[in-house]
Amino acid sequence: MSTRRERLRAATIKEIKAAALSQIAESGGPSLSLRGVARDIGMSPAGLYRYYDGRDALLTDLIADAYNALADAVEVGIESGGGTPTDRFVSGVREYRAWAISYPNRFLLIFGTPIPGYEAPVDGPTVEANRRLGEALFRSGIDAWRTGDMSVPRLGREVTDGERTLAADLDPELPAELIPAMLGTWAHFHGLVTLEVLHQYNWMYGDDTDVFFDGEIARLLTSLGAGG
Amino acid sequence: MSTRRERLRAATIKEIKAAALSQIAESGGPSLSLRGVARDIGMSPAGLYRYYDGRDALLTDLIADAYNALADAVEVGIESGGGTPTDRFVSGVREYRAWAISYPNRFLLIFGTPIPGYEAPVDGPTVEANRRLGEALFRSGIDAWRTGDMSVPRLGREVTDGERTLAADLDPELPAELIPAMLGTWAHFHGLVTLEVLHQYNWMYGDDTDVFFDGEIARLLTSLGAGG
DNA sequence: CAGTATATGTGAACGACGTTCACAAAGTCA
DNA sequence: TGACTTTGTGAACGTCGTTCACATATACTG
Repeated sequence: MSTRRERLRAATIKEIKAAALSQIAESGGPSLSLRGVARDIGMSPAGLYRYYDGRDALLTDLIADAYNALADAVEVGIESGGGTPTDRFVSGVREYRAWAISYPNRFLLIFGTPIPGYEAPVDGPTVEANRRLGEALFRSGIDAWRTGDMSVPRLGREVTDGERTLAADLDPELPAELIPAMLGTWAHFHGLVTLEVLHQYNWMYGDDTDVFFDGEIARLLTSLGAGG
Repeated sequence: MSTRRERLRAATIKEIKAAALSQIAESGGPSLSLRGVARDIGMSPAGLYRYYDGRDALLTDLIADAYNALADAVEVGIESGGGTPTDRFVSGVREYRAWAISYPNRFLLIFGTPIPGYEAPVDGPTVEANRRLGEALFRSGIDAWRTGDMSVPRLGREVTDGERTLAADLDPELPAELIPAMLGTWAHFHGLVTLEVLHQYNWMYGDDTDVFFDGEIARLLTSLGAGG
C-alpha cells in the first residue's frame, strides 16, 4: 500500500527521468543538464536534489535503466526466437543490435565514454543488469552447445581457473573452452554494433548496413561451428 | 623557412596540446577544460582563442592526433611483424590493442561517445586518419589472402556494388567477399579491445586479460581460415 | 483535534565553465 | 619612424552544478 506522498514522489521521478531521457535522445548523455530537466518539468533546479543527489546520480539511474532495457530486449529476443537454440541466440543478437540502433545515445551511455570520475559500485544496479545480460547470452550459448550446434573451439592455451569454475558453475558438463568463446562472440557482435552506432560503416554501406550485419552473423555462426 | 613568430606559435600550440593531453590522460576527454589548460600554461583563457576556435576545435585536433597515433602504431606493428603476412596482420592487431590500453582515454576520444553537436567534416583530418588505419589493415589482409592464408568466406548473400568496386579498386583479382570479412574482422578485435578498455572483462580475468586476448586472436585466425 | 516532525519546493548565492569584446603590448615590415 | 598584424589581457555575460537558509505542504502522534 502506498501513501499519497509516495505516489507523488514516484510520479515526479518518472517525470524527471522522462525529461532526462528525451534530452539524451536529442543530444546525447554528455549534454544532459539538470537545469534543463528542471525547466522542462517546471521545477526549480534545487528541487531536483530532493530526488537525486546530483547530475551523476541521475545519470547513474538512467544508465541502469538503459542496461536493463537492453537486457530485456535481448531476453525477449531469445525467448521469442523460435526453432533451435542457435536461432534463439541469433534472435537475441539481432535484438541487441536493434536496441542499440533505436537508442544510440542510451547505448553509448552504457558502452561509450564513462562519465568522468564515476565508478560503478559493486553490487550496484548496473553490474546487476550487466549480469542479467551476460546470463541471457550465456544460457542461449549453452543451449546451442547442448544440441551440438556449437563446437568446442581449440584454444591453443590452458584454460584459466576462473573459466573452469564459471563453466562448472553454469553447467557441470560444460567445457571451459566455451567461456572465452562466448565472451569473444559477445565482443564480436558488440564491435559490429558499436561501429555501426558510431557510423563507421557509412562510407561503405551508407544507411544500408543490414546486409553487412546479416552476413557477419552468418560468418560468426560458421566460425562457431554452427550449421547456420 | 620559418619566421620567429611562426616558431613561437608552433611552440605554443605544442604546449597547449601537451597540457590538454595530460588533462585527458588524467581524467578523460569530457572533462577537458579550456580554463584548465590556460592555467597550466600560464595564459589567460581568452588567449587560447588565438590558437583554437574553442574547446571543440581543440578536441577535434586532439582526436585527429589520436587517430594518427593509432594508425602509426598499427602501421609500425604491421611493418615490423616479420614472417608471413598473417604474422604481420596479427602484429598490427596487437598494436591496436596495446595502443588502446596505453591511452584508454584517447582511444575513447576516437571510439567513445562523440562530443555533442560535432560532425566530422568530410575530407577533414579525422576521416583521413581513419582511411590510413583502414588501408593499413586492408593491405595486410590482402597480403594474407594472396599467400592463401586467408580463405574466401561463404557470405550467404550477394556482394554489394560498393564491396565490388572497392575490391576492384584495391586489387583487380581480390574477391569482393573479402571486403565484409575484413570489415567484420576489424569489428571483432575492435569489440575485444573496446570491452577491455571499458573493464568489461575484469570480473572474469581481473587484470590478466592477455591470455583471453591471445586466445581470441587464435580463434579469429582459424575463423579466417588461417593456419595460425 | 492540535502540535510536531518530515518531506517537498523555492530563491539567492557561489564558483567554475565557455565565449566575446574592447583594448593594450609586441612583433613585422615599409 | 610609422602603419599594420599578431598575440595577449581583463572584464563581462550567460550557463552550468551545487549548497543553504527558508517556506510550505503532508504525515504522524498524543
